[in-house]
Amino acid sequence: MAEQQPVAVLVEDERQIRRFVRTALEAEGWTVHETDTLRQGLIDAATRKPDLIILDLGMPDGDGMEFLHDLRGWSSVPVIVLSARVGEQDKIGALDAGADDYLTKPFGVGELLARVRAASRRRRDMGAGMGSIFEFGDVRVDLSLRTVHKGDVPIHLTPIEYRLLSLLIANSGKVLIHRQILREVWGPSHTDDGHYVRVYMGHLRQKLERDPAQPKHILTETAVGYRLVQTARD
Amino acid sequence: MAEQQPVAVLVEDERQIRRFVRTALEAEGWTVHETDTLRQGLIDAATRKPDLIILDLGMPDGDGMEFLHDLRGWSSVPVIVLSARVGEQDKIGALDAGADDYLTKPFGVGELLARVRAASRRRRDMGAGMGSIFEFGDVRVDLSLRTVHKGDVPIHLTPIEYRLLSLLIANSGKVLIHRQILREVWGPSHTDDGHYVRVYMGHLRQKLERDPAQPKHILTETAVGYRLVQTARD
DNA sequence: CGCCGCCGTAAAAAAGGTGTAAATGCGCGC
DNA sequence: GCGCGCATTTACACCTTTTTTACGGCGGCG
Repeated sequence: MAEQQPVAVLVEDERQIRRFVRTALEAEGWTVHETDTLRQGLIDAATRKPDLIILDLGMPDGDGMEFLHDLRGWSSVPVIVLSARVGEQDKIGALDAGADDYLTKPFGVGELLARVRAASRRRRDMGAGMGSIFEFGDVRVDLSLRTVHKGDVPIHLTPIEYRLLSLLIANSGKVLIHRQILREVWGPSHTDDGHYVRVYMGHLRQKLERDPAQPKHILTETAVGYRLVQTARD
Repeated sequence: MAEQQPVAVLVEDERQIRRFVRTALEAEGWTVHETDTLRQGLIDAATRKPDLIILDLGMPDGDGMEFLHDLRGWSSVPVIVLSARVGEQDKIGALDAGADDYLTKPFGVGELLARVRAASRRRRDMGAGMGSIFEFGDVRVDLSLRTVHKGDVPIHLTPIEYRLLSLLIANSGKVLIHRQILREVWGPSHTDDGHYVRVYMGHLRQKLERDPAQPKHILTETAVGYRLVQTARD
């Protein structure tokens, strides 16, 4: 699943600062749209559906405060204000006009990015994407939730059973040698206790195979090891 | 909806600054709870249901950064950090630990209040109608009001019980390892006191499960940890 | 066939993790 | 100071998981 790149609109007239901010944001995975006029900034804010706006208050073509007031009429996107003015009244004005944060120039990249992260952290609330899911037969394994379903009944696996299954999945299709399995699941000190593997493979088949006596996915390679195959082929 | 007086928790050890901030906030209609230790601050954050936390990073009884990390495990209340440290690394650290804003001393009342207004405006924007309600079985948890109902009888949870429940909700469906639970709820120093978890899981089950002896939602994964599942499934 | 290595299943014993209640101690409000 | 709620700690019965043991089947090979 592709992670969507977040979008920022950068309203700033000084070319140097534009470059500076753009580079920093892009390094953190943002897509940046630059503008050097407030007028165009409002248009971008409306059309680009940004996740963040960075606004220089001291634009030559108008009043940044008015921009904020305008914007807040129809959008609640986070806005971080940059400004050369250090006066308290300027900060109060901008924040009350709807800015989320106020940075005075000069500022460091690190702080800017930290404030950007703080602002966008608040924004993204849910949307916790699904983790990686592995399937074979009618069995579904969600590796991030650590759940196993057969059809739609949840299957409970003990820690060792689950580790063994994870190992099989990680090497899906490939043969796993007895010794390798023992080392990965039980640790390097038990590489000779060959019984364990047979017992636990039995458990997994019992719980996951349609007919545990005729396994279609958890196959044994006699005298070699075991193999998990995703597509039943019989 | 009746306009309620908003509540702030102020964690600050210097008496002078406490007075200063309290006066300013009260003039704007806030109810302020003061604390001069981080420990008590966390308790207040859990019990007072504040709309805002103002935190001095330089508290004598511990690490403010740890406070933030702790808090963020179970609460998304806005936090404004006050600090005498002007270094960029300090700001970055605090913001990334979950702070919403960072003010360096000395600061003006006006700016503080403007940043307070900005922070709580954001909260209103998002909190309105947002799904801060989590349900499982016949239990409803309102994370913004910090209330829990079973059916329609209100359930009282102690601070630790609530934090534990919040943690489960934040990781709904996923397994929480014992260590992780202990670190998030009791702090990094108690990662070995495994009893706590069992006792408090018991409390939650007692209060929330239909049959505490046969839990359907607060499940234990033996030798691994615990898991909250929303959809009861035998 | 009879032996033997390898495998699958079942069920015991051993180890270790869990649920619950109840005692203890601490801080806070009255 | 007293009572109360909460966090902490302890103790013990119970349950799950792991390990161990036992037994029977399958197939190759002399």
